[in-house]
Amino acid sequence: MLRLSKRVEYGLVALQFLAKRGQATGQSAATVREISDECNVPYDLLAKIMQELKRDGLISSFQGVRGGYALMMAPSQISLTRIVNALEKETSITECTSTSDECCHREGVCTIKGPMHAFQGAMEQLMSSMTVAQLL
Amino acid sequence: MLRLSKRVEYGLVALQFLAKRGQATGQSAATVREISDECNVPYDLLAKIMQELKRDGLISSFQGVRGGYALMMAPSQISLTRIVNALEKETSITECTSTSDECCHREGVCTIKGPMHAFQGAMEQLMSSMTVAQLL
DNA sequence: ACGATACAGGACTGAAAGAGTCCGATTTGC
DNA sequence: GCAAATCGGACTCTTTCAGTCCTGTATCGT
Repeated sequence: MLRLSKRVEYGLVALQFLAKRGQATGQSAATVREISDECNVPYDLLAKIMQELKRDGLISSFQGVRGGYALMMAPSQISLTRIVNALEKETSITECTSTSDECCHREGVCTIKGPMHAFQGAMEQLMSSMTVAQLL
Repeated sequence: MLRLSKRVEYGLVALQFLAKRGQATGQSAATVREISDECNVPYDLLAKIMQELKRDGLISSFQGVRGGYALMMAPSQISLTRIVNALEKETSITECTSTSDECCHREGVCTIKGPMHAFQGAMEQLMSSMTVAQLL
């Protein structure tokens, strides 16, 4: 459907929330519960997303009471490409442009592979130009 | 998954096929069977796709024996946006940017709607710049 | 020490979309 | 009339996605 997954959408909302808090207080830390409540996003799902963002190094976590998550970098440094890569396994626009798969089933006959690679590059460039800073 | 559907992929392949034939012979007409066989694309599915492309005015059809499909415009005039619009119901990158839906469930609280609209516009511009002519 | 709070992470369900198939109807050239 | 082709509905199967549930682990405050 050519749509961003809810995971990415919620990830954007959460990162925006952290960035806003950082703007206001200098400290961007917040708990999943806070973000979930204020942004109206399902708690359990968001918890998973935050874990993945942490694994990718976009945010850091603090365990225990008074714990939470905080940004690891400036909002202007967090691109949409980065978020998508953190939250989605497959990021290629077609099977043909995937690095893991063996192109499409039209192997050797795939006549759109080249142009699709070019398009994929343009898409990635576009997504790289969009950052969390633009959500503030 | 942010991936073009197979429908769009096959549509591109088919339009490319017609365009190539037009380049070679001056006449771009071809049957579904021809395209299906030569491009290694499932016949029944492609048949549906061609019907939709016709409904959208991208190609014309000729019924009966010696029938088939032919391009209705120059390959350089057929953009990816046009193809996607013809073959997919929903084209918005998020729920928030959809015209039909009532934004997302975070109504009134959706903090990313504005920026997402801007991004959607950039995406559409990118897709408009890619045409069938670039597949030749 | 203990309990409340918060992250860590696996397993599971239900709904929706996608890809592909099958079947029948209609049109038309030879 | 027959064969080849577009039309078009209905259907199945698989995969992905969103969301939930449950258990474990860390840590702060009292």
